[in-house]
Amino acid sequence: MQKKVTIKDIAKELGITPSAVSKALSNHPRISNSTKASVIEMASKLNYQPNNLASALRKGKSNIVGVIVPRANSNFFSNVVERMEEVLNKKGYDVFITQSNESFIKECQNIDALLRTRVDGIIASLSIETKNLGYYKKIITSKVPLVMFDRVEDKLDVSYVGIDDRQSSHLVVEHLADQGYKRIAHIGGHGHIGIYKNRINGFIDALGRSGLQIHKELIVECGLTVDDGRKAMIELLNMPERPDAIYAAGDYAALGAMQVIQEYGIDIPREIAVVGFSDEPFTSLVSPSISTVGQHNAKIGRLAAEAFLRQMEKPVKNLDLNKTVLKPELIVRASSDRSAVKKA
Amino acid sequence: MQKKVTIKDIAKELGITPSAVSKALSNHPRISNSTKASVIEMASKLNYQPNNLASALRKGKSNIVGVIVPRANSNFFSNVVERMEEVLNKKGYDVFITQSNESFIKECQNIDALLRTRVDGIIASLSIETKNLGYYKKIITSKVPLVMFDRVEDKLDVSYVGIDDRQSSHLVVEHLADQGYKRIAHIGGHGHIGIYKNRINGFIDALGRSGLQIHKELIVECGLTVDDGRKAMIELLNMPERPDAIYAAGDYAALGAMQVIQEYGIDIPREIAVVGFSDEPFTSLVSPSISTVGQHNAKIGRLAAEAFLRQMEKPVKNLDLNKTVLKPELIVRASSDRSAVKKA
DNA sequence: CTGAAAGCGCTAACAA
DNA sequence: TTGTTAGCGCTTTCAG
Repeated sequence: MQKKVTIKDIAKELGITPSAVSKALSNHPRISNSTKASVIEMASKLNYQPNNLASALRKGKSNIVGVIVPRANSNFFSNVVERMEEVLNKKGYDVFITQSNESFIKECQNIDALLRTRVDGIIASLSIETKNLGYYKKIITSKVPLVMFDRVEDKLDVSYVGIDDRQSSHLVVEHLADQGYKRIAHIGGHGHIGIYKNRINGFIDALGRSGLQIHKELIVECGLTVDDGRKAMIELLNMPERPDAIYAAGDYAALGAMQVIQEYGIDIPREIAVVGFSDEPFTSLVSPSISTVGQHNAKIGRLAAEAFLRQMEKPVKNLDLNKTVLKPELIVRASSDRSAVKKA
Repeated sequence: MQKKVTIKDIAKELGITPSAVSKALSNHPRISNSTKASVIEMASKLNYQPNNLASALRKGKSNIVGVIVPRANSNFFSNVVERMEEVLNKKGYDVFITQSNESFIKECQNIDALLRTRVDGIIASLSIETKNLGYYKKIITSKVPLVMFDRVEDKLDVSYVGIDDRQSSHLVVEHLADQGYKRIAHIGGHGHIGIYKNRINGFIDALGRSGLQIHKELIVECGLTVDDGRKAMIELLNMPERPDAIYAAGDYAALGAMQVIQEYGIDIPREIAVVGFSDEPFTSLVSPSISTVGQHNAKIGRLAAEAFLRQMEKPVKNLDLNKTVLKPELIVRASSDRSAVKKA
């Protein structure tokens, strides 16, 4: 750390007062261009770094937005955050990312850290483990603007940006039914997270709509890792009557399922189809390529950032906490495309 | 934001002074247990959130460590950061991540943001674009502890943690030579980044050691994305004499190369072997699984965090900026294992 | 064991 | 156009 240059130093050096320097640096209109110039010059000469802590403390505004993601290591979250940064940087905000690693405790720690640091807002997506929303209520109580994206709990009264998960399931099931699959299984996420519940419910709806039978035993909830997908798939294959299509609520789980199917010597997509969720890059790279649901990553990032900005501008009173729900996009690839097989 | 509870409020409520509250909260020894208890109780009752800005300003210490990664969306970086957090959280530091998205400008902005926020230290890995190290020099000038990991520039005089990249190349080439491959190509990263230069040089050494011929035209530098890998591979396959093994300095590039090879109907590993770098999860999941070089992700994270902590403890004078270089680990999988093929 | 007072670096009234 | 002053919330001597 050592001795830092402050506006005092540069004021002394120039024979003016700190406040003049402050104004010059923030380009205050009522300060002469000549002093502005000399201040700026001296600042860079002394290698001056403004102290955000002090200015944030004084102004009651840090210009930092905290983002909480379950795992930074995911294409979806990384894309979302990238776009948030783009939007927020333009408005003078710095973005600091924290990851919960899907751990409830870590998530709480992250929230506390961000709150302590007096970030101007928090944009978050729930960890898998999170059932207790006390910490999010704490954010709201602290009057810190909060925007959730992707994973959320219905009970939480906040701005939200995500995709229509029920409709995602509809798209997937319709597609599979069109291809002639009849016994569709769902490897889903834990139902206490809203998006996974919606995917499950949408799945059940959609089966009905498509005139397919609903077999509760073909719905497996898990953590959606590769390994979870494998385990679920083994379970499904060992049933008296095995499914002919798998709809997984995550691409990693879909991949795990696919591996197991291939290990059993079962042909994809002729005998069993596989559809994943999120459009992780590897889905187009593995063999066969995996059909999946796209989530408009960049758009979610932009909208979440804009939702935060809107809350900042609003007078402190009733802010409209609007939920934005985007249309999902089904990306059909080889793993569920029987028509391509027939041609071949 | 709104009115926040401060230690003043809780002091008033309890009929004591702010300083007593401050001491109670920081568990100062010379304060009675009874007041400590009542302070803590009142604090949680009023939903008190300590103001890090104020305390950091006063103490000259923010207890925040800033991490700069090229892309959060990478298994390697995500694992490294996870372990850093583990180590640093235990010591009372919060970790804030910023990503440069491989952009030089973004990286500079990140550094400024972290410096403004008066983080207690910065742990960083260079973006691909970064050639001008002025901003890192600025960190050093500001006396903020700096630790680099993985990607670094030799000229930078800082603590460093990474693996021995030359040796990685040795391991790979030896392995390929053992398997009888003779015409080995290298799809490398840009040579201005130290680690990629070392991999290239190590590759050239190793060819010599193994008594193989060095063909400069078989060394292609690129950005190491899937697409870069594809392009490089197409180039290599269109040469009059094509290589019989590919050593890529990144797993994504290796995957791209593998796709092209398969599209040309060439058998892996019988006709061409492929080896990647980083042990990204998909390498074990695609078919054939890809041999790769493991980098001890967690260990790098831990060591980098510890290097930072050491710098914090040191008296301000000459700190020993030690470079830690770990032994890489070759992970042999199907894509380069001819012996397995013979057995089959 | 607790209180009083000063100050971290900066900004924002209000004066001049 | 610039200077004066007070204070953001907290910690930290130094007194009591």
